[in-house]
Amino acid sequence: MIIRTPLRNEVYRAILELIYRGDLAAGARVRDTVLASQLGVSRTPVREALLRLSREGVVDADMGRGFTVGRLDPVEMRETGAILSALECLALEHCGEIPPERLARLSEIDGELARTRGDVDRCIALDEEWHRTLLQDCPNRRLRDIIATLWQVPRRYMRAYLREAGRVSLSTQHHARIIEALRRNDRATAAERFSHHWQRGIEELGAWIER
Amino acid sequence: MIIRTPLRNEVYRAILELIYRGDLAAGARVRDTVLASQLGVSRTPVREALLRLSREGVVDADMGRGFTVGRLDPVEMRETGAILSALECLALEHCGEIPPERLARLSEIDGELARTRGDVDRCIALDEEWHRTLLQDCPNRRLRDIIATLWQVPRRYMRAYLREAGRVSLSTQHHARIIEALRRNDRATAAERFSHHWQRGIEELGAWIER
DNA sequence: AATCTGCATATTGTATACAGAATACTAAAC
DNA sequence: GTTTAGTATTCTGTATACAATATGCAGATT
Repeated sequence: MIIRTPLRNEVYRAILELIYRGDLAAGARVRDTVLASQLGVSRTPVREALLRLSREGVVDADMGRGFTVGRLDPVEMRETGAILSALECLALEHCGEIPPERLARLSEIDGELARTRGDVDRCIALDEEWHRTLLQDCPNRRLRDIIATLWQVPRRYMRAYLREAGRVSLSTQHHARIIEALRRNDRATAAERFSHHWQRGIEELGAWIER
Repeated sequence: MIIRTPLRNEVYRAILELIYRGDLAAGARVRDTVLASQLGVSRTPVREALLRLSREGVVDADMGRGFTVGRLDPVEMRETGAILSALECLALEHCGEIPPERLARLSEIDGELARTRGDVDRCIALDEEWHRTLLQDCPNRRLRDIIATLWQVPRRYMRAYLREAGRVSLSTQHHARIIEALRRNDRATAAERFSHHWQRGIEELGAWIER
């Protein structure tokens, strides 16, 4: 069974990549024509991808003025962070008991994260993989989907933060304590620590953005 | 200051209206060309609206096979309901103290809801307005936006339910008890009752869908 | 009769065209 | 020298065109 995938999806990923790499800086105007020729496709799939990104809060769309990359705004970060925190906690509740091999994998990722210094991209990828792995057993597909979508936002802030501030805390210790609670199947404590972990992260990023 | 609004937004609302009215039944294939000529616009804004609706879970998009109206699926309803419940509770927490005039307005809507029997559309509109009014003071704009988007899903189920089953419970009593707690500024109790209200509603709809 | 094959048609995904609005540019007026 | 009016250009939003794929049907085949 050969699967065909719409161009707009490829373009969507490509644009995100351009934003993460910094080729499209925050606040920069995005001209669909130049993107189209850069990517070797027509304007149509580019605009479809940009429209989706605008719904996801990565890009702003102003009528008659086209698209701009969203600026880094502490308010937006805190708002999205609060939502993601709540939703990931909800997902954790729905997970049921986390199987041991998953917990092992989480520790493994966490260890790798602790060892990885300097490589910002890898750090973020590992941190996200940790979260994804943790919530992998959540049966609520739509919840996982919304969480994945919302992650677009904090990812940009983390990238900027880690790049510029050089900090790579992202607290592997927090992760470890959450895993510890899950090992005892103490869901309430795990959820509480998870929520706390989010709050700390948001606060750290927020304080940095506000200089 | 005259505001221009993109055609895709008008088309978006128009398509939702067609779905709610039943002109586009669940599972029905949606041909962008016929919609375009019906609405008197070109395919482009129609497809943009359909793409958005597919991201919101109202419509399915299969590569090469175009769009179909999403079928009513109890799993999807429960999944979305669980998310909305959590997010609306979160929003309520962020609201701060609800001003008295808002509480008065909530009672007013609730009273009107109790009086309105038979008119399904009006019932749903009032129920939604009740929720919107309750969360109106939530300062997290993005949270309010996500909630509004997610509402697209249960709204369809409620419409089908009220239409077919004739029930118009939607529990104005629950509403009243939530308001009562808010009057005492007992946020914890209000949140708990709110969550309970959601669970009941989801359960009622879910049981009905499963026949 | 039921299933398969090839053709005609319809529909999709993407590309291009076009009209109007926004921006950039030029040059005159103060 | 700065501002401003007018024009040229660019760019956006929407419409249309096009190529490829999916759908439906008539006739052939078992």
